[in-house]
Amino acid sequence: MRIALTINVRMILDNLGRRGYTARMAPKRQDRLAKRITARGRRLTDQRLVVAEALAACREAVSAQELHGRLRRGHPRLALATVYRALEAQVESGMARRLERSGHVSAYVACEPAHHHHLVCTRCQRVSDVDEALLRPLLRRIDDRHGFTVEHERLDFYGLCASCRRRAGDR
Amino acid sequence: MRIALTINVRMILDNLGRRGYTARMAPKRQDRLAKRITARGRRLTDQRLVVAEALAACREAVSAQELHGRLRRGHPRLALATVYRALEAQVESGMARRLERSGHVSAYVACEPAHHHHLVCTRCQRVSDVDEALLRPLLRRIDDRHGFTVEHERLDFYGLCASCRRRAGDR
DNA sequence: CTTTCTGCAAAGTATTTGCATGTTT
DNA sequence: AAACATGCAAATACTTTGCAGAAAG
Repeated sequence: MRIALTINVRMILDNLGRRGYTARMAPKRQDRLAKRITARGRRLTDQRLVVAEALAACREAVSAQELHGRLRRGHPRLALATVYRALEAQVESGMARRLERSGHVSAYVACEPAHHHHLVCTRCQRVSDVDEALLRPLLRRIDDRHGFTVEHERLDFYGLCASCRRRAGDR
Repeated sequence: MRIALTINVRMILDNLGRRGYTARMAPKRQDRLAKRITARGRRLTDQRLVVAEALAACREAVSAQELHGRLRRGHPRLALATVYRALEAQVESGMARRLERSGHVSAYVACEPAHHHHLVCTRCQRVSDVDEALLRPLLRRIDDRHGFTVEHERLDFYGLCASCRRRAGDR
């Protein structure tokens, strides 16, 4: 960032906006993103915000390469390596999750803080979150049945989302 | 296979044993593996059997590279590409599953035919299967709550297995 | 005999890293 | 000013493929 010597997050964000650095997101949401980026002592940079915004804007999972491809148009100097690093940082701070994909490529999806499990529509490719409350009973049953204490889990469900199902004549 | 012109699975398997091609597995189990390998019209080869045995023998997830590393000692001519192809074939016939791993490497674990979800111990790295019956209620709740019809899912639970938990002083 | 598989080597991709330089705190 | 992040290019994986010869059905 060249112009501002920065005073606070809001100022930075305003600057990004003025300089054409993606600022399509509602300011409030942008603030929230920025806070989450900086949460673990990480620094707020143009690049990280842009990547985080772009990922959050995606309804489906994307790979680092795809994201870079989409962003390079608006941000020709954004390096692929930076996208990788930014996504990895997001995963570490719980803002995103990594999914496996067919061709051995990993893909990322943005997470809501408490939502870490996904419903992936095999028709429209859209990803939505599973209501976490539904899982609690399962975790308890796993403990009862297997004596296994779940610390974290990775759940991805693939199938027909509500709207595709409707469109498909309710199956 | 050079010696036998092949008459039946059992003969082939015996040959493998005689020629030093890994045959540590109980014959019955080997038969079962062989049947699953050939299930979809695929052919039974030394390599596929060796890879399948090795994977089945692993209590934890391994990558294609690791497996190749372990096997090359006993089978110096086994090509890495063959291991990849063999594992992929196993995944396709439902004998194995692919898991994601930290370093963007995919790892594989052997599956029991009907068990496709895993409990991965974060301490001893051992993998066991989740009792599928526990999942049914969850799938129903997902449909109720989200209108999403699950076709298939990928569930990996990470945490403390029963024996590590015991050893760790019952948590 | 036909079809499928293997090994090898050669691509192709994907991902990570070193380092000089630029930015955020 | 100190700590950290970026870009670039180079180095590393990791995975897939083409092809000729070998093996299975």
